[in-house]
Amino acid sequence: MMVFETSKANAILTILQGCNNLTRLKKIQAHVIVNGLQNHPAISNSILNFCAVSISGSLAYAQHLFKHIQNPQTQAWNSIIRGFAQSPSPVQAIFYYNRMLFDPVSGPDTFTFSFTLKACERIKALKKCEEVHGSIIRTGYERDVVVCTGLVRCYGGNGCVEIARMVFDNMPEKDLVAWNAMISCYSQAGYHQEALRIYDNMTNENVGVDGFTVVGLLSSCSHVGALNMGVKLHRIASEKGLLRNVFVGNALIDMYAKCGNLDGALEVFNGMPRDMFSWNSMIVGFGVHGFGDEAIYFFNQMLEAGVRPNSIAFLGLLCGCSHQGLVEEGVEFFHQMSSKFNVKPGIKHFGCIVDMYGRAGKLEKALKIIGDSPWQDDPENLNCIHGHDHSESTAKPKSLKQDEISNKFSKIMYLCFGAFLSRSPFEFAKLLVACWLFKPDITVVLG
DNA sequence: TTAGGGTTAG
Repeated sequence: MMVFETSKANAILTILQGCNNLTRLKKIQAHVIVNGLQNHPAISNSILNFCAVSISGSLAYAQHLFKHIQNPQTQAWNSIIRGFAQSPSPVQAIFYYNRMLFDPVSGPDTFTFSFTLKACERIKALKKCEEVHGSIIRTGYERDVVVCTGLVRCYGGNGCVEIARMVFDNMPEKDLVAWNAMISCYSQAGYHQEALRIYDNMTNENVGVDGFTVVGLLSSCSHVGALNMGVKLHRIASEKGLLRNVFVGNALIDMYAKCGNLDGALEVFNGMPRDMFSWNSMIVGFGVHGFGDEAIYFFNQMLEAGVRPNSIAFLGLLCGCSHQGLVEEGVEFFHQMSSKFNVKPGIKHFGCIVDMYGRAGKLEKALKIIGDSPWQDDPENLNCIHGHDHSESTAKPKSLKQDEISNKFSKIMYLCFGAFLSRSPFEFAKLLVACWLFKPDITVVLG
């Protein structure tokens, strides 16, 4: 067994705790080597952990250090797994976990499982999650509240809501974080009633409520239009002093806006610190309710506050312009998106403009926008225009020919709808005939 | 002795 000089080791550990950059760390490391402490477990772990986890560290350097550790202990494995789990390439964390399983000396512990599950959650590795779950049961860690919360999140994030619930139900003790994980699992999977029901269970169990609980529940309220519950959560947030929490504030704005209570949204907005989400929620909230002028007002205020607009801000803005009939303004913003703000218009932005022209009775222009869009031949185009984005759907596509036909048919139908809205009987009649004849090239009809 | 959680998209 190696004997280290305790006073020197402690002194170096203290210095390491205060270290905040890689250059300084390398200097300390030289000092460690001079004093023969490079194999001191706490010191080598501390150095490795800093490189792997700290923002000012370096995962590449951590990998280099790890390679030179002769018999890495569990803590060293954990550092490298944790570092990769939170890095842009979480899959590397899984590689290290797999390698660790062949280590005859250092086995996984609660920390290993926790970090590995995080990586599985981030890369949506359901199979690996199930495998890790098996190891958790075999090694007797299935009673650990943090590990189980990781499992709930990982299964939930992979769409296995029922398994997540099973893990949750089998937890011997559930703390507030575990309950919150179950709420957000339901909420993100679209099981909003179940998410709201969890709140009743929490009340019975007396686990309390924090900002995470409120945000998860409010998100579900927004989706199902549960204004009463939203107002109740607003009161709870106020009682708990959570109204200056920007996440809570944003979730409240969104809830009030989605439930149609724009005054409520404005009141929350006026009393909180703001970020990009807050501005976007106001712009989208007013925009979708047809208040184009207000959407433009908040957009300009956002620019004045120095917040850069993203694609969602423009979506709300264009939607507001479309619903209020602000055609010139809408077109101007649509052009400014890329020319002034460097935001590439997506399929939904094109859909807004088509909708705007359609409502204004400018059907040729609407058709031209479809023709000029990068998705003119994309079967998903019309889905977007009708407000359903299936771009991430995993459903099998129909045959191309069938898509092509239904796409063009839908285009005509859509324009028909626009003509109907704009009370242009002639256009409407012309397009109805087109539908009836089912001409594939509708430009002939309109030209 | 190194852990787990949150919001916006017609």
